[in-house]
Amino acid sequence: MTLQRTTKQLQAVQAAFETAGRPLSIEELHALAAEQVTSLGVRTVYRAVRRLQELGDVVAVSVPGGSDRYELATVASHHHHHFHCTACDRFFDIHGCPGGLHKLVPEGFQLEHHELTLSGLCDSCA
Amino acid sequence: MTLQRTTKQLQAVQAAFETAGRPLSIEELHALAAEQVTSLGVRTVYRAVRRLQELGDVVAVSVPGGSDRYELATVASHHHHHFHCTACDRFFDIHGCPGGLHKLVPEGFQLEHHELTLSGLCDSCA
DNA sequence: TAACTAATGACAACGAAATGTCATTTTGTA
DNA sequence: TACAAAATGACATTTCGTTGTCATTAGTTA
Repeated sequence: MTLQRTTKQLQAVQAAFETAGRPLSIEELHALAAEQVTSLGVRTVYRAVRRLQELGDVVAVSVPGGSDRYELATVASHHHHHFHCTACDRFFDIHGCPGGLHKLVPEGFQLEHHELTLSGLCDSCA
Repeated sequence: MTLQRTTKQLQAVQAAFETAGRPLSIEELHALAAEQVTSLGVRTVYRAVRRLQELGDVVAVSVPGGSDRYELATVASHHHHHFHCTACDRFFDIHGCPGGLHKLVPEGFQLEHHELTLSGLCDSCA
């Protein structure tokens, strides 16, 4: 597992991340990458994502009430949030942050992270 | 299913909500209510929560990367958010809201709801 | 108190997401 | 080009949260 080989499948998954430009689920990755590599197995998508995570290229995003999404580490390194379209179930990147969250934290609590998820309809569904 | 009977089990679950004052998982409800009613089955907790939901007393809360939590409808009716302690995995209510989220929404998107989850250490774990 | 039946709780079973397995394919190297 | 092994993909299996089932228990009413 130390060595890595460049396969069509891995490249297709990488390309899906690049072209989508938004957090993707395994299912979405499978559908997108399958356009490049027919007969792509879901198992392979899981492995590709795992490998990209170990390489530090991709990070997981936990979302409320749904399976994990994955996004490029370059995107994730910039602090941002997400918009969830309730119609098509896709997630989009939101740039910016309301800020001033320290004021909301109760006495004695230590704030480390925060996660904001806007929801509604995306431009395609609106 | 139309009629309802007042049972120790249902009352214990209700009491758990009242005394906890924070969103609870099924597991937490089970543990808390079991202090009142020994040999309480998890199945019964699921049914009690379901019934309280149908009565409009309790609502479900989806959280990132975890099973649902439940909280009193009286609490949920006031707009609020949550703090997640990464050490004890408990959720707490946060009163207040950063606001100004409309400015973050991309052109053409329709904002309907939002959900903010602060995370870090609670006062007990800090 | 007796009787009716809702409610309980132990167990099985489900659905979804994720992982294990392994024969086969494919990549990189000699 | 041929070989060794990494990678694939089909399938089985696990895990977790939740629900179905049903004999038994325990509220409620007469």
